[in-house]
Amino acid sequence: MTLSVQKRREKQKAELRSELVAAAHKLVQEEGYEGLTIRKLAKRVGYAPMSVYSYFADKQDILFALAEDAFETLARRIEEHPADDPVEALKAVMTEYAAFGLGNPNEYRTVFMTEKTRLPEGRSYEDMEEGNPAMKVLIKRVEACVAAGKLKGDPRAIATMLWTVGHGTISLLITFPFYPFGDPEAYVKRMCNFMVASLSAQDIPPLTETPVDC
Amino acid sequence: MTLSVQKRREKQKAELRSELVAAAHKLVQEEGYEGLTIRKLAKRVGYAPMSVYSYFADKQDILFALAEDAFETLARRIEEHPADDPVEALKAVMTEYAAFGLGNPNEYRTVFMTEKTRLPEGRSYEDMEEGNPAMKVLIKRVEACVAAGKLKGDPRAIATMLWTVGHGTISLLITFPFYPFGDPEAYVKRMCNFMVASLSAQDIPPLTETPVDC
DNA sequence: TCTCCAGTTCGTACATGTACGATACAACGT
DNA sequence: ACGTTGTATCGTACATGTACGAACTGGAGA
Repeated sequence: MTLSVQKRREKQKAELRSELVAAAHKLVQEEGYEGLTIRKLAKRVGYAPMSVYSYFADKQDILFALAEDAFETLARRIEEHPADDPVEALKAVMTEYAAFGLGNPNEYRTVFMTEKTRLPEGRSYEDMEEGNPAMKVLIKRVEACVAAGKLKGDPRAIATMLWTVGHGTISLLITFPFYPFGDPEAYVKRMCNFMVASLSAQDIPPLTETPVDC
Repeated sequence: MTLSVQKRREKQKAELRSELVAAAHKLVQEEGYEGLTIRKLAKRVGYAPMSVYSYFADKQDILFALAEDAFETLARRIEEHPADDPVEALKAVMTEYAAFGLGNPNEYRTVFMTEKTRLPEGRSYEDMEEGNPAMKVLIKRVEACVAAGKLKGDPRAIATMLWTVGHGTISLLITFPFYPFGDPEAYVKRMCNFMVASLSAQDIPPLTETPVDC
């Protein structure tokens, strides 16, 4: 029965942690992203400020938890998206992803633009794909395109390249809203179309293989 | 003679500002990026902490000043780069840029990955190209490629797309060093080659024109 | 039952960015 | 000469993240 006690402990801890995340979420909704402070959060749940640190390593950790929630919602939204043609399904990933990033710049930033990148306990990238469900969907849809003969090459490499461009696009649109990209959505579409068209014209080698020239 | 007095004032102020930047630079070199604090910086130049705020709006402003210095060095390095073939010259911009970003992740982050994007006084993107000299070189070399018939379309649009991909590449490599991109330089080369090859296969419309499909 | 221990809670303290307002001083108009 | 005004400097104070260690608590072994 020692294990069951352990488990109960863990469950209680997990519950309090989610309570904290929920409170943080509400706080952000009410007072904005920078309105979230440890002291306010602690007061919300009736704890002392330092007690929060029993559940999160630091403030960034809380922001990451919030962002992860948001990214899971994104993944769900992507998967719900109608996907008749595999190429359209792939493009839908990128446009949904972009819409999410532009609509949730704070969450996007905490995941992709901070120095403290948190890979939760495990050190491998496997964990990152686990923590970033959108990436899994992306790879799956790339594989569908490869299977349908619309794309050719290593699916992970293709997905990574798409991710790179998608991230570059979103990230610049977020950071330099005044730069004359034209309509943000149009620019996203442009990059999306450009990438799919260009990728379909080549056989993309896996990431481990170095292209020699340049 | 009122003007000359004004000017002397301004010059003195500018001098003190650069002295602060220099001190900040030394501080960062000696104690690392997070070792730079307002109090330490003030002590270095023999001022009270709050006096720093007569020369910089806030701490970010100091970091931006440091980063701008670094980016000017980058632009100089790029322009010094041998450039016989226009396409090679263009690729050199991207690889130098990437090398800079990977070698100076902190400076890169303060310019491209923070929320407080500072456009110094003017509100137009013209100022941004002024402040980011690397972009000017990029556009110039794209124009050379277009003139040589190696690329086709609107130079600014092509440059912006290259910038987008370059930024995405660097930014992901900085944020997720553990992700299996393979060798960072190889991945940079891959994206660089891919983009130049793909762009040369199309006629790129200006940014204001929306592609219809997707 | 008593002791001990691991883990949770939290009081205190410190470094930091920076808002606010006081002070001092230089240039100017009268 | 004298008040006025703008500006550079800075003392103080506050909010914030968080390090440190004390106090508590609930269960395990003696």
